[in-house]
Amino acid sequence: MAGPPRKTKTPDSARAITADLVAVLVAVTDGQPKIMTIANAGALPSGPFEFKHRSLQSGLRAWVEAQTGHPLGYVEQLYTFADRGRTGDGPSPHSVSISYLGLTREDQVADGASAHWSGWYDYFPWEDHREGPPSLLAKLLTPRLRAWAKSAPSAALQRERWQRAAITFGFEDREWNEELVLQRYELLFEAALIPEAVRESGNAGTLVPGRPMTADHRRILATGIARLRAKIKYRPVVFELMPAEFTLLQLQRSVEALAGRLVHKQNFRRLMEQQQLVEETGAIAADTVGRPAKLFRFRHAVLAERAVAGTKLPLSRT
Amino acid sequence: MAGPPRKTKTPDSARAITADLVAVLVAVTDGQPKIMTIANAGALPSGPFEFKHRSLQSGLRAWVEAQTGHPLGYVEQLYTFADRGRTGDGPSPHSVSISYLGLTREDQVADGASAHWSGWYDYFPWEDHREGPPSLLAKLLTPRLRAWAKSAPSAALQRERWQRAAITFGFEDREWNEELVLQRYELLFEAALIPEAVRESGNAGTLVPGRPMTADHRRILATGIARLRAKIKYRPVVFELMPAEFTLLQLQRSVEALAGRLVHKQNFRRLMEQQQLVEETGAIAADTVGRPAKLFRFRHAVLAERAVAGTKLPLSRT
DNA sequence: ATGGCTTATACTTATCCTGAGCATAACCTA
DNA sequence: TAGGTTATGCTCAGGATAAGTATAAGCCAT
Repeated sequence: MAGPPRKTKTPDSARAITADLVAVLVAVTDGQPKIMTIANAGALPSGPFEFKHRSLQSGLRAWVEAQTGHPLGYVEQLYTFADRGRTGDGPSPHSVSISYLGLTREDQVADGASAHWSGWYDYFPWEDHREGPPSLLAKLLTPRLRAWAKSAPSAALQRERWQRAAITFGFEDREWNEELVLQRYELLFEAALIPEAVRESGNAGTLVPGRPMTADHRRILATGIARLRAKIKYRPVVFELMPAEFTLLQLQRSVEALAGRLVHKQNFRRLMEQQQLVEETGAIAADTVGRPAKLFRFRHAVLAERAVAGTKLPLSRT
Repeated sequence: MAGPPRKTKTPDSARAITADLVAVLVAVTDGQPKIMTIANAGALPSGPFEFKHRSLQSGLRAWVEAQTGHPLGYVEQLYTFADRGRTGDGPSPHSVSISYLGLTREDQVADGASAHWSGWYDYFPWEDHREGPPSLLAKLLTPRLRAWAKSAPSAALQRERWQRAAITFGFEDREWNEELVLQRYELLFEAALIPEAVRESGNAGTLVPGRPMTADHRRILATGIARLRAKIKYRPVVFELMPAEFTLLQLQRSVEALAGRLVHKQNFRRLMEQQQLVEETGAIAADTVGRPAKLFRFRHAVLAERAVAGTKLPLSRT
């Protein structure tokens, strides 16, 4: 973007680009968060954007529904990235990638194409704190990030690098903040600790575990995970990932799978009740260990009743 | 988007499009929220996207800084819209509009071009509730929305329309939710109560006050306002709109200008203190009515100290 | 200089929300 | 029937919030 605010008269052919849609499709199965992948789990589903549909959103929805054979519950736009020419394409047309987050259920996929579901923690092993901080954090990430910080040219820069690492990864008894998925990925990228970062330079030194993806798909995935982890806290979107009936523990496990950390059982249940997000179906879960649990369903009515907002300002009544 | 997930071999020329950047630039002056406009206050600043810069964001930043002559504090991407061909362009190239939200200060603008600052409530007069619900809500909007609801073909649809209106506009002693800016705009659009909606059909019946904009710029503006109103509640972004030193009341007035409603003075001040977002400069405000207030400055350190997140899950400590 | 106006700032109170833990219930299996 | 497992009810303390009262510190007109 440059030049005067009004449209310039540059011929359209000179500024022609292409647009791709990239989808982060999420499901939770057996307490594990999954994403839909192609290319042998090395890429997110993507395709050229076509102007057949009324909007980008409906275009994505149609495509996903054709793929999975069932209506896509929730879709939201994530981010638009600019790619400065593809690898090996030379100076050919540039492109933008418009990415989306979509929530589905795995069991309804009519897998015809090369699509698979992959666990999202395969790509971000340091993000799963459900059984405490993963050991690779202390064993690998901490020392390597410290080394990276130390390698900065000035003392001030060294401190700044280490502080950023400490904040995003929760070092030095800071709290782990599960929402900082993207910041953590970008820090590791900057520290050249992941394959995508050293792909061109070929400077593969000591890397960090975690499956890579083509282009910047892992960055897009990180964006999607971060968005979803933030969203489940103030919008009832988890239910898009649940079957029609579920127990409160199943619901809790799904939330924990997404957040990557455990929640307090009794308090979680109290929250669900007081927000009236669920209602009993009357049925009882069968074939379980321990005391059988009541089955619940999502109260779709809440979507119509309230416009669920979060006030954090001390608004006055007058 | 259609076809197989892998890239199709459609020649790039066949799917070439153009991309534009559109900016929602916000400032607050004298307690009034302003946006930068061009074309006699009828459009948001926009221009063709060029691939000179590393990212979309840096491209926008460079452009805005050239325009306003001062560094742009905060920038975030808003949304990417697809336009199905321009008005009068016929079947010529399609385009996408990538929109951004940016926060600045008005007084630093080196106005050379045709840019102006316009009050954002000129475009959305129903959004300003600082002096109570604006009278046009009860006088104009309510009856017209009711008429629109009544005009639905079936009784069920009528109920549904009215309920949506009631929720988004806070009718029937529902709470006013200042974050639903976009939903309200889209409802009015759907009800054909605003110029943009009847532009093509020419079916200009009873419209509603509020200055229109070209294309879907007012929709983009609504998106930006909604985003900002939500953001000020959990990220310290108001400070980007403030001078270096300010009184707590000035800060409060800015928040109120954005939120479109009043906040409780004493509680607001307590919030600021306990979150340690500001610190006293030692100086005292001069030339004021009433008791002089202490001057404060934003503690930039907080950005480095914490990663300000909001937990709303009952996380467990173990 | 004084009373009245305006804004700043301190303090109080009741209520609600949250984190955490204890206790009991209901099922299964050995 | 004891012991494991999950479900569910209840309590309790501390902190955050909403709302209001009270006092301080300037200015201005009289």
